[in-house]
Amino acid sequence: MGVSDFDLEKFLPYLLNQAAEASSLEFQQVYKDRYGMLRNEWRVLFHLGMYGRMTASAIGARAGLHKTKISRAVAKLEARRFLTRDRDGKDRRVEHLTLTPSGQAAFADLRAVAERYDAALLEGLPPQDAARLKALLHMLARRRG
Amino acid sequence: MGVSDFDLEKFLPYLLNQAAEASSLEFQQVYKDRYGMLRNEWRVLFHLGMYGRMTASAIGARAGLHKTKISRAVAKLEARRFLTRDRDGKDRRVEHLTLTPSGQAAFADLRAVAERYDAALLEGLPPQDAARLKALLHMLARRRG
DNA sequence: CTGTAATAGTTGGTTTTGTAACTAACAAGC
DNA sequence: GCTTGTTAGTTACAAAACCAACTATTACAG
Repeated sequence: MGVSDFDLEKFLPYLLNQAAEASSLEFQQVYKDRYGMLRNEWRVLFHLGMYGRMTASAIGARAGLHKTKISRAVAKLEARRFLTRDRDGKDRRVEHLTLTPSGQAAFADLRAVAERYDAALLEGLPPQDAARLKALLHMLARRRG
Repeated sequence: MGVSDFDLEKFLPYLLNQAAEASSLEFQQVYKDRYGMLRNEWRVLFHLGMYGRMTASAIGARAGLHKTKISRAVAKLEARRFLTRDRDGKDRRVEHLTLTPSGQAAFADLRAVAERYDAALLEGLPPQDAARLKALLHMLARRRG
């Protein structure tokens, strides 16, 4: 074909950005309004709530977050008494992070909201399609290069 | 089920963000390195290249960008002589934006890259699946409330 | 040991973004 | 024609992101 029918709206990175932004908005409002959290704080909270005691680097590796983001998110969560740190005995550079009871409560609350929200986003979509969509997104997310 | 198998990696907004970030990275590098552009500048450039002479608000409405973002992107693109503005004769609040020849050249270059990049991202995926994916993302992007 | 490199995490300074207030121009009611 | 409201676009200030340099600790080579 001589003329391309390429359009920004068909460009995958653009579509992904638009979809990500739109679908994050509402949920973002919840953790922001209810707990004054930022996205990275919510992510750190989630990881600790989900997988228990972890180090900052472990969270970073799993979530694909840079260590400065983790560092600042942890500081905020600590100030809000949602987590505590303790130094590793063997390697004193490392600190282990654990949610406090109120951190766990916040996590439980937000996770429930997230779960319902996720279902609402996919409402009306056949379960197979939803699974396929998530698998494709997972593939795109893992891609490097 | 008593225990939920909910996981951050299955949470649609998270997945979308990860996929969007991963898939934007490489292309972002191109317009950044080659033309020193930011994402919003690329978007404005794209709209003008694709649809010709437009006003800032028209771009904002189509791209879902806030007017301050447009304003700043336009200022940058103008400074780089990628576009020119001219006031509307009838309504002197409005300004029409047009790409200069070098703006058009940058657009042509970047569009070609984007097109190839998009194809590479979807490589190996049956065309039907790719179309379905894009349609779903479009739906999620349009969703409000 | 000692010097060099690597890793965990923090901090500082610059960009970018977000939000809200602002100017300028038009529109409509009276 | 004035007042009030609306729209186009800009600007100012605060919040957040980004990147690079930093401290402290461990690892490892000679």
